[in-house]
Amino acid sequence: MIIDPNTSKKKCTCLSCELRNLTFSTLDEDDIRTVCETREERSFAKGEIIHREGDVIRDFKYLKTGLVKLYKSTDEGDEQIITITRPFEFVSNTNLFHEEKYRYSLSALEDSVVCCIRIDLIRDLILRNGKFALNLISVLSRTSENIISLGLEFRRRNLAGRIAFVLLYFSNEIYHSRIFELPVSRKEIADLISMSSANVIRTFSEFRRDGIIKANGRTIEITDINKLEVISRRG
Amino acid sequence: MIIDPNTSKKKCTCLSCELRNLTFSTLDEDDIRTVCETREERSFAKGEIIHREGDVIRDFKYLKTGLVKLYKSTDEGDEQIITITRPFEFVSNTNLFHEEKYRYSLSALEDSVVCCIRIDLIRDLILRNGKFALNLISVLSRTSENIISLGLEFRRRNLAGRIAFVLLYFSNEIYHSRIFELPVSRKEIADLISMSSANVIRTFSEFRRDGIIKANGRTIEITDINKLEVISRRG
DNA sequence: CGCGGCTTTGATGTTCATCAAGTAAAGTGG
DNA sequence: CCACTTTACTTGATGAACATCAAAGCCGCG
Repeated sequence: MIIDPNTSKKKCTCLSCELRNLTFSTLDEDDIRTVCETREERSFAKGEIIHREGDVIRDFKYLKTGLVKLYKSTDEGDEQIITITRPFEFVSNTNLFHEEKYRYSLSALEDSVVCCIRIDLIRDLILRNGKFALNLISVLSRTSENIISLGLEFRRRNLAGRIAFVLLYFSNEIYHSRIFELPVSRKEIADLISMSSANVIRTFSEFRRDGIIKANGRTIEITDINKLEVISRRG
Repeated sequence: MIIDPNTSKKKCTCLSCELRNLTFSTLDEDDIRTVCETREERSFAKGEIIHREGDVIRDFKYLKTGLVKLYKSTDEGDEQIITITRPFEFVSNTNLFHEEKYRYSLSALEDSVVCCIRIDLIRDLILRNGKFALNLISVLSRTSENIISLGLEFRRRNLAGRIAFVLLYFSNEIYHSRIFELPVSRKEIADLISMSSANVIRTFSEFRRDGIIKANGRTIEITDINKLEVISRRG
C-alpha cells in the first residue's frame, strides 16, 4: 500500500490487486503499470453520490469495497432503484461506450472505494488487446444481464414475494449470513421493488408476526428461511 | 442476391449489406468475405421460435428484416416479454459472451430473416480487430440499455400509462405511422407490461370510447395522439 | 361445421396506494 | 447537553387499481 504524500490518496499496486484476476488478467506488466499510474482510487462515505445522471462519463469505474445503488430519478422527484451491487461486480453504467453522459445515478450505500480508470485508456486497451476486449465484453454483459434478470424477478412477484426475494438477496448474495444490517431504508426497498413504503413496512411487520424474521430497525435476522423461500417462490 | 442451389438459402453479398455500416464497418475486405462465407441467413415465419431458453449458443444473431420478441417462460407456464425489437437492433441475448446457453427465448412476431454468424468467428474478430471490438461493445451496450430502460418506463406507469406507452412505442419506434397492425395479441401486450389480458382489453375499449384510438382487431389508429401522450406521461 | 383460442364485458374480490396520525430515532443549533 | 427539527418508521382506515372468474361472441382452421 502506497500513500501519495501530495494527494494522500491510497494506492495499492495494481499488480497485486484482486481486480486483476477479473477484467485485467490479460494485461501484461507494462499495461498494468500504465493503468496503475493513471487510475484514481476514490473513497465515498455512506450516502455520498458517486455520479449523477447527466454527468459526463470520463472514467471506467469499478467498485473495490462497499456497496452502491444505481438509480434513476423520475420527474416527480422519487427514485427508481435499478440495482444494488457489491464489489467486483462492474459498476459503471452499461452506456459507457455509446453515450457521453450517465443515464443513471450511482451512490454509496456503505462507505465505498471506487477505482477509476480513464475511459480513453480503456478504449485504447480494447483497441490493442483482443483478450482484454473479450474479457471486458463478458464483464459488461454479466452486469447488464444481472440488472435485466433482477427486473424480471420483481415483475412476476407480488408485494410479499418481492420482499421475501429482497431479503433472500441480501442474505445470500450480499452478506452471506442470516443476520445482517440492511444497507437501505424501507423507502429504498420500496423504490427497488416498485411498491409503496407503507406497504413494505407493513409486510416486514407481518413477517415478524409470523415468525419469519426478527427485525429491529435495520437489523434483520431470518428465522424461518423455508417459509421465506416459499413466499418468494409462490408470491 | 445469390441463391445457393443446394440449400436454396438466399445470400446477399455482405459487401453491400446494410449491416456492414453498423457493427461490421471496421472489417477489411478479407474479413468481410470470411464472415460472408460462414454466415447463414435463416428465415422464420410469423410465430416461429428462433431459439429457446436453454439452447446452446452457437451464433451471433442479427435481425435483418421482421420483428421479434425476447421473452422468458415462467414456471407457471406464462411468458414475460422482455422486449420487442426491429431490424438493425442487435438481437442475440446479451449473455452471448459469458454463458453457454440462452437465458431467454426469441420468436418471430412477423416473418423475419436472421443473419447468423458463428460465435467463434466473432470471438476471433474481437481478438484480432480492436475497432471491431469497440464497435461491438457499443452495439451490445445499446441493446442492453434499451431493455433496461424499457423496464424502467413500464415500472413507473399504471395500467393506462403502460398501454399508452406501448401504443406510442409501436407508432413512433416500429411503424412510424399512426395507423398500424399490432404485431401482438392483447395477451402478449399483457405479458409485456405485466398486467392481466382482461385489463389490457378493457383499457383498449376505454381508449376507443374516449376517441383516443380506433381499434378493429389488430388494426390500430391513433386518433388523439395528444391525449395518448398525456396519459403516457401522467399515468 | 365444430372446435379451440382470442377477444370482450360485467361482476366480484383482492391487492395495493394513499391519507392520516402517532412514535421513535437521528441530526441541528443554541 | 438539551430543546428543536427533521426524517424514518409504524399502524389503521379508506378507496382506487387491478386480478380473477364467468359467460358469451368472434374468428380461423382443420
